[in-house]
Amino acid sequence: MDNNEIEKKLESKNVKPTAMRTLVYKTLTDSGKALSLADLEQRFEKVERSTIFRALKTFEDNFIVHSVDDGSGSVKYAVCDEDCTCNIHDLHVHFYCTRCGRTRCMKELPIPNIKLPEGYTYDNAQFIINGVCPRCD
Amino acid sequence: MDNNEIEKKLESKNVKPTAMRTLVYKTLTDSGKALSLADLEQRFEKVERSTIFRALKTFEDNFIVHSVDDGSGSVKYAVCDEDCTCNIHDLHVHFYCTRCGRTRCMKELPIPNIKLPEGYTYDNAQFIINGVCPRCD
DNA sequence: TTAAACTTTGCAATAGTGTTGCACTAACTT
DNA sequence: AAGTTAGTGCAACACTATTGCAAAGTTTAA
Ligand SMILES: [Mn+2]
Ligand SMILES: [Mn+2]
Ligand SMILES: [Zn+2]
Ligand SMILES: [Zn+2]
Repeated sequence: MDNNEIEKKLESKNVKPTAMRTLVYKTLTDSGKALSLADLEQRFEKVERSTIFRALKTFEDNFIVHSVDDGSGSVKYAVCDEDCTCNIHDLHVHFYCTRCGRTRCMKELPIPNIKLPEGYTYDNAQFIINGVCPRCD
Repeated sequence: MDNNEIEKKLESKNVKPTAMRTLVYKTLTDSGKALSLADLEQRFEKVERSTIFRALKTFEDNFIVHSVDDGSGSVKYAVCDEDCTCNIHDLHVHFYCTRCGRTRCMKELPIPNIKLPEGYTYDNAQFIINGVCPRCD
């Protein structure tokens, strides 16, 4: 994805496309998997952890990325679909490969609708499947 | 649950029922919800974090408790059912209340069976629902 | 065009969780 | 009773996440 497209994208979500943000977004979208703060930090030596952290938070607040707690000990971030508002209808299963540590959005697998007992409300959900991915098998 | 029962329980799972372990187990089972290491630590001032930690690991290794990563930042632990071997058939949904922070096993809601794309294996899963519990509503 | 106002970034510090090595003590074995 | 094994407490450490503050950059409005 080229920088121009990315800038448009961020602007369309009311986020000013600074150099850092563009870089973070580009890295996330190009990687094709979910990345942690530490993953991102490694990929560009020079940039401060806190800057990346704040870029991610800004993205998350504006439905540009969503976070996944895959149980690996660090939260990962993945780009949202175009029209995502991070609500129940946008939720999907995430797959965590216990061999390579890759976490992938399974956008083709929406989180199944569960009927909760009386009295519980349902705001959000995480459904993480652990196993071995095709690459590692 | 009285200490005698707990000791029987632990022995039946090949874990020597020390004073600390019995205490940890009792606290977990009496609380009726999932507790974190920090939660447990608080409940008994005197006992070392690492001792509780190791008790929990031992329990987990022996299918006495299972852990839940509810996204709150600390892993929680809950007692397993009698015949649990912590495999796919024992997996159930967990509910995390965003108001009170309580995490509850929903043993009545098994994790739905998902058909993964070709090439993925399925070893384990976590399905966490976030919302508001009846107490807090 | 320049000064004021606001936003973003870098740095340093901090809190919290999880984890381990090591020495001491308790329990079990012979 | 002496030797061996298992459990506990303490201290240290690694790592993630998060924040205050000051410097740098950008935008706005005189
Ligand atoms: Mn995703
Ligand atoms: Mn449970
Ligand atoms: Zn893999
Ligand atoms: Zn609640």
